This record gives sequence, structure tokens and C-alpha cells, in this order.
Amino acid sequence: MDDQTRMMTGLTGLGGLQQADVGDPDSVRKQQSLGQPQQDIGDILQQIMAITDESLDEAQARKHALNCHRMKPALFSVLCEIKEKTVLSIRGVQEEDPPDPQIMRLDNMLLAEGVSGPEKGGGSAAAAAAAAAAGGSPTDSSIEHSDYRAKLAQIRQIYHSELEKYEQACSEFTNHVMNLLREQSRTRPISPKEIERMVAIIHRKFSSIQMQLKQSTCEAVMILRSRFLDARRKRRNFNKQATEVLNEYFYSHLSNPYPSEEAKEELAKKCGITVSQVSNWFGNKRIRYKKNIGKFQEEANLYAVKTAVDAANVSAQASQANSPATPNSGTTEHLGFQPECSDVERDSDVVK
DNA sequence: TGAAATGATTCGTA
DNA sequence: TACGAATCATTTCA
Repeated sequence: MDDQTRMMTGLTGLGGLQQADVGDPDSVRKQQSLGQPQQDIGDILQQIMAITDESLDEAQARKHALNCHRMKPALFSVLCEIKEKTVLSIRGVQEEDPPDPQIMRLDNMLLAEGVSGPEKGGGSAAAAAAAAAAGGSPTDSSIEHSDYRAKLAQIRQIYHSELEKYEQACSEFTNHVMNLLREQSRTRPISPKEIERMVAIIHRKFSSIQMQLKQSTCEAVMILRSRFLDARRKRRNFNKQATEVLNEYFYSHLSNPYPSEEAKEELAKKCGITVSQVSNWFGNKRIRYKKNIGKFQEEANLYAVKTAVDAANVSAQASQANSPATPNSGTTEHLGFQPECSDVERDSDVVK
């Protein structure tokens, strides 16, 4: 505004501009009340219409003159207002959108995986958890953990470098557009609000590119996880002692081989595995036992004898202490689950 | 090296 | 939601 008024001092013609009038609001108001503004605007519009017929130099001179005209700010402000009330107000409604839930999901996942945000041991922790779930010892999978961490770090690095590139490109493009619009605002009715709006549009466009980057990063992490952390691929057989503890419980509760939550926890603790692994084990055992009782008979006999011996020992100790014996309740009761009386029962009965 | 064993997953059901 | 059944993927063993 100040530059323009200064430039106006050298201007002649164009609506009868006088030096004394420059920057004098009272004088402007006086002229407005006399109906001069309409004439001014008419003149300006006329000159704008005629500008294309003139040579480049002349046009530049005209443009400069128009830019420096004392009525220009007022005219532009009116045009901006009209523009704001019509096109931009319609567009403005469409522009206000809530945060995209998909972006939020992607952000959360990347954060949880340690790809975005501060670097953390998330990946290795996840790997350790998976290894623990698979029953593997920490040393067994430490090499794979470091491999997993290395791959995750690689993904992280690529993600950040790409993100940086996008942000740089976004900022460069935004600056370019802002400068362009500011430049054009000298000759076109472009308000600062409109420039802001344009910047927001650019940011939205770039954020959609960012979303694609986040999406592909998430996919890469998922593939990495499935490759390294899929428990089925990293399956380890339970150790002998754990299998023995589980079998002991199973055959001593053959009538109802459904351990309670507490029993599962106890077994998990004893075997050094998770409760869900105990559940899996019993699920598999029940179905496989049921499918082929004959095949498991020997095993059943073995554990029945073992259980019976234990029970006998307990009984003996109890009678020594002059108290009633309390044999294992599950040993000989094969109701519901076992379809017929087996050797297991007979064996255990014999031992007793 | 192929079959058997085994732990995990998925899907339908009560 | 726990369970049965089917299936997958891996390990173990002859």
C-alpha cells in the first residue's frame, strides 16, 4: 500500500489524480460522494479491456499505472469480497473435512511398529513376544531378531527419507505457488485468504501422496512381520518335560480333559509356555486322542500307571499320617469324553 | 527324503 | 467365547 501510494505520486491522468489527493481519505470520500468513483471504475475497466490491443511496453506501462492507481486497493477489495462470497464460499464448504481415519490408522500402526516417531525397540519386542509365543528361547532367535531389526530399520530409513523428500517438495511447491499468487495479486483480485486456501489444497494433495507412502510402508512392515514373526514358521516343539506335564494332566483328567483357566495358568507356568499354547495343546490332544484312541493307548497306560503310583504314594503317606486317602480324582473317571472303559482304567485300578 | 508328529491357525458352531 | 474339526507349516525321525 505504501509503495503503491509512493508510486502514485509520479502518475498523471487516470481519473484526474492529483498529488494532494494521494493517501487523503477525506478527499477520497469527497470524491465518492460526488459520484466520481463510478467514473473511475469505468475508466479502469475500459483501460483493462483495451490493454490487450496495445503493445507489450504500453501494456506494461498501463499495468503499472493501474497498479499505482489510488482506487486500485478499493476496487480489488470489492472484487475479492465478491469472489469470496460466490465461488470461494462454495468451495470452502467442501474443503473443511475431518481428519481421515485411514491416515490415523496408518499413523498409529507406523508408530506402534516404531517406523514413525522416535526409534524404539518395538520391532525387537514384537519379535521377542512372537518367539516366546512360539516357545523358542531368546538365544535361538536372536540372530533372526537382529535380522528383523535391520530390515525394520531399513524400512524406517526409506520411509523417513521419502517423507523428507515429499515435505521438501511440498514446501517448495507451496512457496512457489504463494509467490506466484502474491505476484498475481497485483493484477488479479486474490486475497490472502484465498492464498491460504490454495496452500491448504496443495497440502491436501501432498498428504494424499504421503498416505500412499504410509500405506506401502505398512504393507512392507506386514510382510516383514509375517516373514519373521509368523509363529507357524518359527514353531518349536515343546521340551520333553513340558510335554510330560501336559500329558500327565491330560491322562489323569481323561474323563474331562478341559483344564480350567487357573489350571491352564498353572500348567503354562510349569511348562514355561503361554496359556494359549496350553489351550492349543489340549485342543490338539483331545481331537487327536479322540480320532485314534488305539494309537494313544500305550501312552495312556504309561501315564495312568505313573499317576496311579503317585496316587498310591500319596495314599500311603496319608495313611501313615492316620488320615483318609485322597486318590487322584481324574485317574479312573472317563465319563463323557472317553467313549469306552480303557486299559488305562483297569491298569490304574490294578495299581491301586 | 518322505512320512509322521506336532504346534498354530482358521472357520463354523453351540 | 470356548470348542471341535480341518488344515497349514514346521520339526523330527527312520
